[in-house]
Amino acid sequence: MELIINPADELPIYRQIMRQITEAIAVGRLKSGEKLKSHRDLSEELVIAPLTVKKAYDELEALGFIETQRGRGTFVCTAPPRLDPVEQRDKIQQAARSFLSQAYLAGLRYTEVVKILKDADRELTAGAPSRKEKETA
Amino acid sequence: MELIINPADELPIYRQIMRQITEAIAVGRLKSGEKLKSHRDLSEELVIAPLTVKKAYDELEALGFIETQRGRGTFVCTAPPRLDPVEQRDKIQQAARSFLSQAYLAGLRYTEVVKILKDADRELTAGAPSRKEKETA
Amino acid sequence: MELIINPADELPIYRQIMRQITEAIAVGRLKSGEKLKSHRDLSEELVIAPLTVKKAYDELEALGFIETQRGRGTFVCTAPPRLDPVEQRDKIQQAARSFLSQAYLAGLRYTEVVKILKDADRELTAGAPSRKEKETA
Amino acid sequence: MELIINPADELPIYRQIMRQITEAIAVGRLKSGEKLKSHRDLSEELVIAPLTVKKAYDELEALGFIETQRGRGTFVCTAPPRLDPVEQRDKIQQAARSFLSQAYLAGLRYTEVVKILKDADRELTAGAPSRKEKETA
DNA sequence: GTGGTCTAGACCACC
DNA sequence: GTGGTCTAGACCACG
Repeated sequence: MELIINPADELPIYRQIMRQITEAIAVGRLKSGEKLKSHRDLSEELVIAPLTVKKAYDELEALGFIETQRGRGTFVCTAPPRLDPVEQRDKIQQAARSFLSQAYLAGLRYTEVVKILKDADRELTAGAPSRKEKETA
Repeated sequence: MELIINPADELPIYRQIMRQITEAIAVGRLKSGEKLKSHRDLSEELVIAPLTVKKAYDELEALGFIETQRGRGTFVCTAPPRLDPVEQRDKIQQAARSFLSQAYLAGLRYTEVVKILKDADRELTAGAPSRKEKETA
Repeated sequence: MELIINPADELPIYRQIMRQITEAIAVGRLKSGEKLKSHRDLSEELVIAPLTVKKAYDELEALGFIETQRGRGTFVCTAPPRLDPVEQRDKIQQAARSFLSQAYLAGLRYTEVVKILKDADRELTAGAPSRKEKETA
Repeated sequence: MELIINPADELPIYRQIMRQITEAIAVGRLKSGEKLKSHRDLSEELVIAPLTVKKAYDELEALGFIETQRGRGTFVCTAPPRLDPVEQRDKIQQAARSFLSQAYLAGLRYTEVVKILKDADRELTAGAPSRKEKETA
């Protein structure tokens, strides 16, 4: 699990960490129960302050993605968190609009966008355990 | 050109303005050469400080989306900014991966994501020149 | 005497006009006693407000570059204005620093800058009546 | 890095700051990666509003000269912005013509202009890495 | 009326 | 301590 952080990015560093970990979980690159690096090791590896990594872990734990076991380490939760479905839906729709607009600004047409999305799906799912269909609940 | 701002949103107000304007340009709802509201008028309309709107306009100008003519107003640029096509493509692909991951985290399947994207396209394209008729629902 | 104005330029339009006229005088492209276009004609030609051209002419007259003769028109003065030599010198030196810095930022070296300056001199002086050496006074 | 601002100058304060910083970068007095003063400290030092300094920093960042890292500070970029070389050349040549015209208006001759340019170079290069020794006079 | 600049504060998030 | 955002004014220059 390699992370890439960019100190100049407008997204805070702890958010960059959170995003990459949740994406890895979403896609199956990080599996349920898998152990994460300690926040101290990770901070050394990324050359950032330990508190910054800890903040990311704390927030991820508060959101239900990971859990810490005193003395043993930090692990990916078995049960992925379920947020408010309505709110969730709104955020996804907004993300879709943003993504589309960005693509349109680049001069792409709708069919091309779909193609890119399909490629991204293939790339993300590659190497990951074949996802099981989940209820949209 | 109606804007909606949400002071509670984590996205800064001036960014919300920028996003909506660039999306409107991307989609053709704002046409080349079209005049924007003065930053004072818009600030009154949105009930926010004039400087906040001005900051949005300033950044959009720095990015090449709009241009101002002292004493006359602010206008949509005729030549939208063009980045390096390769770099452009990379950013879009990265955005696609982020979008997909977010959707998967919410428990959606690929086919559902495509459906959401199609809806977003319809919504964005509504009101734009070459639009397909649909109820604004 | 063709003028080029750019409404999007950060330099005010009336200043753009002033600059081009004074440069033309400096270089001999506009000769002493020569008649300028009326401010109304020029404003039509440039597609700008007559008041804007008039402001440029007024300022140029106040500075001593041109003079208007009621009912006859506007003419280039025979005696070029002499500003405070010290202040003048300071401004030139500041302009030299700015020009040099700009060139250095572009990656040029000093000798290349001098070469460009020589070319510019040739280009400016070409077609103009050979300038007579003036006392620096 | 000492800055001098003149509130009476027609050039806005934030532009004066920008000019001096870009000149320092151009000439090597500010090196890649070097940390700038915080905009608050600098504003105190210059006895101006913090927002004024911040505006200068923001514009310099938009132009690619410096970059900020939240919580850490503002730094000179390692890769200075590179424009289209041809376009670049055009701008420099135009600047050369402007500079020359201004000097000629002041009654200077070409050889005098070159002398002033040489002095400006010495002054700019003073304090920079590969400088030639001279009295700061 | 339009944008351009500046002030003197304030609160928040990040490291 | 650092930058990020926002406010509510003010004065000026331009067209």
